[in-house]
Amino acid sequence: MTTPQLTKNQSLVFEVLEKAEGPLSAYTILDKLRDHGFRAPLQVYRALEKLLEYGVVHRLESINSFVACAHPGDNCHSHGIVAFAICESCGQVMEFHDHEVDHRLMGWVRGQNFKPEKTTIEIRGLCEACAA
Amino acid sequence: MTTPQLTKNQSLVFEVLEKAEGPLSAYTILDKLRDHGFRAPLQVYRALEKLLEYGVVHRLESINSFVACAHPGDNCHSHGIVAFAICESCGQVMEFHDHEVDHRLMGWVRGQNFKPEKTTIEIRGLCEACAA
DNA sequence: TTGCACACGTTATAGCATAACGCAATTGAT
DNA sequence: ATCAATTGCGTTATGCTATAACGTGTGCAA
Ligand SMILES: [Zn+2]
Ligand SMILES: [Zn+2]
Ligand SMILES: [Zn+2]
Ligand SMILES: [Zn+2]
Repeated sequence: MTTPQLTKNQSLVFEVLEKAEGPLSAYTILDKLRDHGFRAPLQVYRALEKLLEYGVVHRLESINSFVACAHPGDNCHSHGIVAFAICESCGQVMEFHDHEVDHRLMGWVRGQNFKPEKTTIEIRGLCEACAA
Repeated sequence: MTTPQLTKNQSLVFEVLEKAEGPLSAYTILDKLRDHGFRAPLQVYRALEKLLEYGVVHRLESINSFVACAHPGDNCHSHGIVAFAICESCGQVMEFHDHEVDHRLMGWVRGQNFKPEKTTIEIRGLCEACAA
């Protein structure tokens, strides 16, 4: 999937996520964009929907939040499954790919004739700084 | 973690999950237990909290639902990371463990000096029956 | 011109989860 | 036996997350 020109709202939401230190909830994004005319959650969710589709933003299911892709330029969709390490103390997120993990998981589901669409891997814990 | 005697509410919630075909949301559980005196979400959430702690129930982060552990007798906590394949059509859930996946993920985070606490692996897609 | 696709704005509603209070039963010292 | 601490429970209220439903405007192709 190639990323088309972003609309105004999509650009605003994406910029907020890019500048953020860590993942943000949709409502936090909304608050940060009220000065730019955002008034309702749907404005955020509709932009996020497209940004997710384009692969430039990821959704963190375990914390109901969104984060800009850590691999600008690349398209994460082409890297297989994306995994995240999420610090529960400071909120920092590390994003990585592991083809061996992909291979094992996809091998298992294929053995069950299960047809995978979307895979979530999220590791919550403490980052190096916060664990010290 | 050994599983202590369940309280009344914990037993009721667990029985509902055991009998269910697939994962249930907390509010669905609540509705199924209204005839047994349940009136408020907290009664469900408090029971779930313990059942999750005991490892007899799992939470599916990507669909905000809960499911009874598929390995009664075993304690899933001792099996390392648990992975789920969730059918988006019929709701059926398959639970499995893969030590190689655990090993790769834990290896990666240790390389970052990240201290993992809880890991989520959820594959959404279509089960064999629904994909046909 | 007409029809369609798409982004957008607004209001309302649905769905998920926890805070805060108080009460009762249990347990385990003292 | 008494006291304190813990745990479970019930209730009300609130907060957070997400979508439904309706209407508007714009650009473009048939
Ligand atoms: Zn990415
Ligand atoms: Zn941290
Ligand atoms: Zn299990
Ligand atoms: Zn199915």
